[in-house]
Amino acid sequence: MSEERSLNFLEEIIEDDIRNGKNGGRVLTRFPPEPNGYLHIGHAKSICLNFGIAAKYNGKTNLRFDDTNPTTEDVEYVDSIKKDIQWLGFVWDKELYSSDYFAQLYDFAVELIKHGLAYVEDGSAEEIAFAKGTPTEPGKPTPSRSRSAEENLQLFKEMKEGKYPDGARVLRAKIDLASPNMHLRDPLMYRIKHAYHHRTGDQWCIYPMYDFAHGQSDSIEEITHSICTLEFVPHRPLYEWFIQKLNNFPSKQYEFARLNMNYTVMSKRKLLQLVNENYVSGWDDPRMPTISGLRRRGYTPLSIRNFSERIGIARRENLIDLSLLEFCIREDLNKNAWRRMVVLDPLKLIISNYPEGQTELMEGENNPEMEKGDGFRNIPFSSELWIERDDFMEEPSKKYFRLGPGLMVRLKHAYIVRCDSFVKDASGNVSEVHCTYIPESRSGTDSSGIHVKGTIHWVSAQAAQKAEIRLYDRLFRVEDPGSEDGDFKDYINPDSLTVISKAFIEPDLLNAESGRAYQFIRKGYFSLDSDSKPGKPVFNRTVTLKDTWAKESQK
RNA sequence: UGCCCGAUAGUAUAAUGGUAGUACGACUGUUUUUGGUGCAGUUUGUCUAGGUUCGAAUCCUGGUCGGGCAACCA
Repeated sequence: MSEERSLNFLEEIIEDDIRNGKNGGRVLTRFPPEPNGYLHIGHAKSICLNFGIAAKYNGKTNLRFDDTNPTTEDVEYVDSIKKDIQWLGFVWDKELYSSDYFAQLYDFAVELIKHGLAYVEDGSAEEIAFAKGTPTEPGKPTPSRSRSAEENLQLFKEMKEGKYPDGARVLRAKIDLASPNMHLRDPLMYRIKHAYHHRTGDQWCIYPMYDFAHGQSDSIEEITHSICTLEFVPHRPLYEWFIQKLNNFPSKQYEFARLNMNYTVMSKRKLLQLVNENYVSGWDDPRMPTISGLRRRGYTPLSIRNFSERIGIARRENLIDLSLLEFCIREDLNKNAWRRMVVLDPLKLIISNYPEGQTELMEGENNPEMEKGDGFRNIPFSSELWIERDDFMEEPSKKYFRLGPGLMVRLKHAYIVRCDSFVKDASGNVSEVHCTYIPESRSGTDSSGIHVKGTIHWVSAQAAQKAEIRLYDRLFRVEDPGSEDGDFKDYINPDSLTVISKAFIEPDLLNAESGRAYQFIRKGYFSLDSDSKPGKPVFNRTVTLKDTWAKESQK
C-alpha cells in the first residue's frame, strides 16, 4: 500500500528482531478484546495495527477474547466483534479465548504457590487496599502473607472447589510491597466469582485477573509481539515477572497511544451510557464512533483502514481531527459512489415554455470519476420541477451563481433556464419560481453558446418519489467532552440528528441497494438505512460534500 | 508530589548526530454541466535553560507542561 512510508516504532522493533533472528524471524500478534461491548474506531486502529504488522512481516494474528470477567461479558459481544473484524477485511489465524486456558492458568498459579511466589489472602478488599500503602508510602504485609506453601495450596484448591463465597479470599502474587510501582505490590491473581461464564458455564468459581491471565495467554500462544495501549506501561514489569517466574515463552509487550478523536467519546463506559440512557438508538446508531455505527452510517472498510494508516502510530497522546476521517471516506466515496439527484428542501420551479404534461428522459452518468461513467440511468424531465430552496435568491449577492430574477443556471443533465419571475405565498415565502428554458441547450447537444456559472440539481415534480433522509452531525458540541467540567453528556450536540421525512428523490433511487454508496449531487454521500421498507427508502447521510460556498457565503 | 510515559506547524506523523519533510486543515489560483473532484501554489513548527559536538529535533542534565499508576475491571 504505502511502500514509501517510513517505519513506525513498532515496525522498527520488529525489523530489528527479524534481523537478529529473534523467534526465528517469526511474527505472531494478537487482537485481544474483552467481549463486554462493541468495537469502536479506536479498536479499528489496534486491529489494523496488529493485523497489518503481522501481514507485512509474513506473520499471523490471533483473535483472542479476553474473557476473564464473567459478570460483564456476553456472546452478543463476541459475535459483534467477529463480524466487525471481518467487515474491516481482516482474517485471523486462530479464534481463541482466555477461558480456554483456565485449567492451565490454574496450574501456573499452583506452581507459583509451590515456589512461595503466590499466597492466599484472607483480607477484604478494603484491608488489602489499605495495606498496599500509597504511591509515596510503602505497603505493609498482611497476616496472610507469611502462610506456608502447603496451606496456600490447600486454600487455593478450596477456593476453586467453591468452599468460599465471593470476596472471601483472593490469590496474590508475592512480589514487593514497597515497590514504587503499585502494580508490583502483591497484585491479585484470582478472585472468587460464583458467576455463570458465557463459555465455561458454572465450571469455575474463581477467575484469573487481567495481569496474570493476559501475559500467560500470550505466552501459551507464543505471541511474539503483544501490542497494547499506553495505560499498560506500568503493568509491563508485572507482565515480565510472571513470564520469568513461570519460565514461559517470552512474549514481549509493546505499547502505543490509543486513538482519541474530537467531537466524540471513545471509552466503552461512556458509549455504554449513551446506549443505555437512550441518547442514541443503539450501538449501531450512525452517530456512534463504533464500527457498527460507522458501517450503518455508510463508512467503508477501506476508508477506515486508510484512516488508521494515516493517523500513524506513536507513543504520545493525540486528539485526531474528525476532518481526517471525513477526508478518508470522501476520498473513497468520490471514486465509487453513484450520483443521483435528490431535493431535500423543495421549491417548485415551473418552466413556462415547456409543454405541460410532456416528459423527456435525460441520461445521467452514474459516476463521472469512472470509465464511461460507470453506466447511465434515465432521469425524467418535465415542466414542473423541484429544486433546492437555497438555489434561489430573491436578491442574489454578487458571487451567487444560482437562480434569481433574470439569472440563468443549468439544470444538471438537462437544459439551461432563465428565471423570469417568482411567486410568494400569504406568509411572504417564495413558493414558485417561473423560468423559460433554452431548447437548444440540452446536455450533450448544446448549441446555444450560452455559458452559465451555476449548475443545480432537480427532480421532476411529476415523477418524484419520496424518501426519509437522516442527516447527522457531530455527536458533541465540544472537541473533548471527557475533559470538560461536569457530565460529558451535558455536551451532546442537540442537532446531531435531523430527519427530513419527505425529500424528493429521482425515481431510479427506488432501486437503491443497501451497501452501495450514493452521492446526492451537491448534497453529500448517502446510503440506504436498514430501516428502509419496499417503496419507503430511508437514507443516512454519511458525510457532506466539502462546501466552499458555505464558507464564502458566510463572509 | 513516589514511580512511569511523553512533548516537532491548527491536528497528526517523519527526519535514527548532517538541507526540518509529508498528510489532513486553512488560504490562493486553475479546471469543471456537482461552489464536488482534479491540478498548481501559499501558510504555519522542533516546550524551556544549560551542556556534549565541527554540527543537536535527535545525546546528557535541570526545569516547565501534558498524560498514566494506589479496581476482587480489562
